[in-house]
Amino acid sequence: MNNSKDDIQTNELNEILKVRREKLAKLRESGKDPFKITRYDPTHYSEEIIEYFDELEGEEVSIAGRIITKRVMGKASFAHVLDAKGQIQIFVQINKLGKEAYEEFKDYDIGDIIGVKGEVFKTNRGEISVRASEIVLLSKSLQPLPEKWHGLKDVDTRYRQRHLDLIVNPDIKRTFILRSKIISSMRKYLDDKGFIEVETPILHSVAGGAEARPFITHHNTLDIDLYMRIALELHLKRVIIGGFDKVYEIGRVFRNEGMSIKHNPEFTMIELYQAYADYNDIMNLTEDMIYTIAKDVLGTAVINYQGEEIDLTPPWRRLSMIDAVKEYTGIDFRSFDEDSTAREAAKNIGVEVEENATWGLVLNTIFEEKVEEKLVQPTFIKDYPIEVSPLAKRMVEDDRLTYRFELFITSRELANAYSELNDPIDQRERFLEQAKKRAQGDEEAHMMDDDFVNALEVGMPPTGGLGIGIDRLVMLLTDSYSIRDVILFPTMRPKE
RNA sequence: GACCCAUUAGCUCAGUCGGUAGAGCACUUGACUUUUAAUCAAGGGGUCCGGCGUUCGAAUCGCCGAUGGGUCACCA
Repeated sequence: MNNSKDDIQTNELNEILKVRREKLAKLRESGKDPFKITRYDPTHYSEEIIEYFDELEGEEVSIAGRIITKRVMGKASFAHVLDAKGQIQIFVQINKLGKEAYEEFKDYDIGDIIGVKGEVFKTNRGEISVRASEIVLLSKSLQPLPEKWHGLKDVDTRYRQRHLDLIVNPDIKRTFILRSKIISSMRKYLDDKGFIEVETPILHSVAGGAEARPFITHHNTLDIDLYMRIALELHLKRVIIGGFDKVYEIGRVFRNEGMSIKHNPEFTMIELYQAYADYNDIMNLTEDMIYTIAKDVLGTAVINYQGEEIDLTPPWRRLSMIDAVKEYTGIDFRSFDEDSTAREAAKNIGVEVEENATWGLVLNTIFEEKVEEKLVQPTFIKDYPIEVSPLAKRMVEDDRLTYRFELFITSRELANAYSELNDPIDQRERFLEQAKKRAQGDEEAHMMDDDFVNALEVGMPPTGGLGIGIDRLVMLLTDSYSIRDVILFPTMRPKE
């Protein structure tokens, strides 16, 4: 139909693209349009043929995959075919395949998808191969693949055209296979413990559950702006109020903030809530779950992250924020309770804080600047100041602090959890406090959420909650340097 | 958002002091029936990221911009 248009385009293409389009046109003319084929029946994956060679030697098999190398030597040829599980060599001979089919094969390109039927054997050089008796072209590749030897290195192309990355860089594929296994192992762990997986809205009229700037979108029929969720928290607690006592959700959240090797604007979190449990129970669950996943997926709890050995075997160190600051800076926040004294202490060790920073804010700032980077092995830091924890329950022992912990591994925050604040009057006051900060220009301060406070008034049992950044967990367990290496299609600015 | 670095053939990369653009792989043609980054012979292929400027002359020097990466800031 669009012949004239195709011709114009063809003229502008470079030689490689032109040649492949001409080959496709030739195939179509001779009634062998590969794009008309709808299915193929492979009997084996490459991996199985290699693993079970002893049983399969001499047997006829069929495989399907992409041609990734090709060596034509007159009347015989070798090629490697890449399928989902690996690659295997095929041996193609003119007298086995017939002259016509052999000539067609010689025209196939690296990148084409073929189905190959043939007998399993080992070459003189000892490589397990399939001797082709029949080859079907299942799809024509119109673009050249990146080079086989050096692969695809350009990170821009790797992220924008991840399909190419997956084809030519096998290690990347492994990361995404592990990612899938990690998430399914997590689901299994929680399901076995009686948790129910639920789904809550992504479009929120109030973006709550975290301190972050949201993305804003618009619903046409309702004619209202909506926020993309920044956390799962508030709806999940409403599910707990509704009477489910163990729930979790694994899902995408969106934060309109900076990007880095640790941050992508959309990322995946798991949050779970367990009624009648406190943050100590959640610590136990967290270390047991991550340990179990590591053993399940990697077969070991001692892992290597960027050259550093990390031991995930429980129990993990548990340290209050006050004790952590004392250990790494010598400052004992228990010995004073004046805001001014705290600010003075910060100044003495070169940590800058706001003029009116409170005792708790100073404690948190010193922790972030002086302690976090030291927490390489798994460490729970607990008892966070109330100012930075608007949804956590106040400690009975010290009302400046909350029953909250964060998990640090390789100096990175991996999880955040607390005994959930279930006092609706306190919650409303804290939201009002946050609203005040918001009015003063703090775009990350929490919004007032009347629906949530109203639900709390109905009565929420004492509950422990946990959030884990799945991408960061995957980074840790796959030894990935950047979050972009564990997200198939990281957010990129469009080209041009 | 600030600073630093990168961008040359489809891919991976050279390119000296500013003097008409190079290699390997990939591609095309030919030879070759057990290759292993197959080999041999011949050939084609460029918006040197874009624009402006300096210069007799710019891939190379300067300025502006684009995209990416890194560091910092903010956050998980």
